[in-house]
Amino acid sequence: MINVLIVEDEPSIANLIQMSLNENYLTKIANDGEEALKEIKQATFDLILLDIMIPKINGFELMEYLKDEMIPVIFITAMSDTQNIVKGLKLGADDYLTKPFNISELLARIESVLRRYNKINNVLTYKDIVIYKDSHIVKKNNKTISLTKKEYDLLLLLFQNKNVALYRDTIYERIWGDNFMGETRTVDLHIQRLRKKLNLEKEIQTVYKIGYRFEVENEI
Amino acid sequence: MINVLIVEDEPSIANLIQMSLNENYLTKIANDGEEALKEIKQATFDLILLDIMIPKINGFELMEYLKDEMIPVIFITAMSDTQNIVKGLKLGADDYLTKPFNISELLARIESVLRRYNKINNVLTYKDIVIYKDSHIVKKNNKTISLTKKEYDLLLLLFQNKNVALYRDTIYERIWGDNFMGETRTVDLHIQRLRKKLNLEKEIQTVYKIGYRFEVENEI
DNA sequence: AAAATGTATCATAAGTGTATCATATTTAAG
DNA sequence: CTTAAATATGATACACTTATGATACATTTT
Repeated sequence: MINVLIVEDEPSIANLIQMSLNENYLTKIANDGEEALKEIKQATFDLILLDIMIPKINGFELMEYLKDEMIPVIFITAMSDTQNIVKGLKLGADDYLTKPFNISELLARIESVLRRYNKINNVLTYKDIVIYKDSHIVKKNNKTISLTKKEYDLLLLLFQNKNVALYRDTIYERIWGDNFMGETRTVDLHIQRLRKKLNLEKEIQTVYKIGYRFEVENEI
Repeated sequence: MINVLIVEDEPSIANLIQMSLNENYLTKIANDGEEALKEIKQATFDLILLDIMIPKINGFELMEYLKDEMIPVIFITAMSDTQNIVKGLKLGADDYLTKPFNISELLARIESVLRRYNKINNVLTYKDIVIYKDSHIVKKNNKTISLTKKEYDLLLLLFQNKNVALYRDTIYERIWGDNFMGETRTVDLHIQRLRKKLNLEKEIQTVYKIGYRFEVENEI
């Protein structure tokens, strides 16, 4: 899931933003700069929505810190405050919003920034299995499962093609790069290993004489 | 954390300043010029608050020394002493305060100078390891660890990409600049050296056939 | 000369694929 | 409609290959 930290001292605005984001993101609110700093040190956020005018540590100071953390920032400032906009962007913010803003604009900006940072679809999920793409980590029931590179690639391919019957040739080509697979049983073997490691005996179905399909309920 | 050295012979003023700064900075008091010199040689300070009129080695003499150390200085002098103000600024001080001054003014000046020097949060941390970016110093358990340039760069890259699996190629490109790494084992070797020097055997994980990942708990 | 960096070598570990046999599915003959 | 042959896939073991760690040493830089 994508984590968004909302740094905003005005509760009504903070809540409004939070409600708007809750459907698609995990959110956390920080009421001032100090709280924000604490949150950032504790957890990793994928994006920070930062009001500039906040108590204790102001938004700009916070951004100085965030530069090193490599966390994308969208900052929020008053409409006419051109100076602050320039300053914010120079400090490394990725985008900005001027108050008052509407929700759809906010959502659009967020999507755009996340896409720029490759954060979208960084995480793939099925039931209790989670793939963290940039970490190359797979967890099942919150426990890391050690997969080899080929296994990982294969799992990713399956997750990205839910309910699609994949030909052995296709799989081989996509993962082994080679565009022709002779009589090897390599693909089968790796499928077996995956099924075993992740308890996907039911989900990874064999399509006789064709290949395999990662079958997922309620998703066709 | 940001280290501030307070050089002031009058205990009441020194303590007042210290108390005002304690919330946001790490502070140390030196009662005269000699003590100050000793402190500066022992530890790295991000800023020095320097009273001009101090015993043993006076403030101006100290500043001559500090010029080479590249440590920002705010000096403190009597209200009307225009001559000294000019002299101090010429000697390379970054700002000055005239006695008596109020605390909020002091804080503002400090912030401003630190910002000018990019000192605000040029510090990256993981557990007991601290990277001071602009001084290129790494400390573990408050003891300076001597790292070579490549090692330092590599550590920084890892710290800036927590939990991300970094391809050897990427690492090589980002640190050696070359955009193609042949069959060298350079990256591996430096990783090993880092692991050893900083006891990061667990944290710096090898991602088989990919590269390495700096894995940090509670953060995915 | 000393420090930093990179290459070479060997040892070990991890990943991958082949071979083999067992079981399941399809096909086609009776 | 049965059933045997043909073929496909699952399971297991193991051999082979490749990647990485460790160490020593050569080269380059300071």
